Amino acid sequence: MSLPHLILGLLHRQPDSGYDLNKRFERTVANFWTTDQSQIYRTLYKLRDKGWVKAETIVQDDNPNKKVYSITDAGYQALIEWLQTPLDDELEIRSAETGQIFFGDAIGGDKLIEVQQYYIEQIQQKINAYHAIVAEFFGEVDFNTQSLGVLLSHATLEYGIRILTAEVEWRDDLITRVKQHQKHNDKGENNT
Amino acid sequence: MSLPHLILGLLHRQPDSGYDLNKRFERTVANFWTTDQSQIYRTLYKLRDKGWVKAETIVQDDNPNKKVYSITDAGYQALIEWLQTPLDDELEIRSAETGQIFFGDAIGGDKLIEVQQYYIEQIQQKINAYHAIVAEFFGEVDFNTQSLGVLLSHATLEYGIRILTAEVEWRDDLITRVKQHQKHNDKGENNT
DNA sequence: AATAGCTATTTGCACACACAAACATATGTC
DNA sequence: GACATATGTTTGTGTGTGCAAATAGCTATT
Repeated sequence: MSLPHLILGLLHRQPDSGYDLNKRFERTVANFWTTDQSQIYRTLYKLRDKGWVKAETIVQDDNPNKKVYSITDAGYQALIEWLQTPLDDELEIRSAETGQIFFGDAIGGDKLIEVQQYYIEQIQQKINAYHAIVAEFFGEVDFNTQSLGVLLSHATLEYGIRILTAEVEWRDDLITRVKQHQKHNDKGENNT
Repeated sequence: MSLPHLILGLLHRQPDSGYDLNKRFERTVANFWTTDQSQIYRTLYKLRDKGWVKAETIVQDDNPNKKVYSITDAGYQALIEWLQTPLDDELEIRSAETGQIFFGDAIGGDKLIEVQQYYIEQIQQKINAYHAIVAEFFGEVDFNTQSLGVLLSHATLEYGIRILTAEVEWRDDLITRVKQHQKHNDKGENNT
């Protein structure tokens, strides 16, 4: 349950309505956390009940009225508390995809390689997308002249690139090893 | 919802009772997927309802009776189908820990480094644990003379090591960058 | 016979979450 | 007036899931 604190993080930077918060979430946090609009709203209610955010209704002429949420002192305390607390569950690897490999002998090497090549392509696209974002927003930046926040935003993108690159490399190696295994064991017979 | 297929994978290798399946799961699949005993049982019921596994009651003298589940033809089809289907959701990164960095400027560089160093220690321990398993089970193995399954079991452990190593390296770099950022911007003042 | 411990299965419960849909207000267009 | 579209909020609902506990049979120890 990290969503409450991720929302606090956004509201700490800037108050927002649920609607705008959702859009801001999609542009930033969505790079490392998934949610949907209904969860944003429901979490805002919880945060309000806890006294971590407060809402103010803004009357608008050109659009429907909205409730703008902003972080409270208690909310800020909760945020920095969370930021300083290691998340135990984050150390768990939860990857069904690994299971496809673990049990992959059931479909044989050729099929396995096929699936893995598809994954490699997909992951590579994600890496490229991250690279594009980095180039667009941080291309010419000298981080020493920027705030810590800018450096950290860049670092989280780098994180994605690093992890995904490691995934691709591992899969490449895996394919190589499976092929070598096949070469060694095939004396002409064909596996379906 | 990958648990059903992971259980199918285990039952494909060998029929088992829920109790023994759970223990086997903990020794193997738990390296990349978490669950608990109650989920194992509940999933077995679902699989039985779908006709993917069948149960046989075994009467025991020295222990309580048990129901041994084995995979059916339909279950086997479902398994190999799953193994050949790329999992879209697996491409999503879901890491609250990244959020702690993304919003980390709220606590300042020193605190951030502290938390990251803790993570590095924890991750390093996990890496060591994986290395120990690899050494114990695959230390002297020539994979060319082994089945594909053995190669793949080893590969999944390697996967964990690779990803976790990338995480450590990235965190090391991050700490270096934050320190450099501090050195550049500190003209003697102290941040709390 | 009381207790503890292992084998073995089942149920209760609360929570996070995803997906969808409903509802409401304003603008613009045909 | 009808319709689509953007802004904005709320609710319904099923499902996966984790944690805990209840139930039960068998063995072993004191």
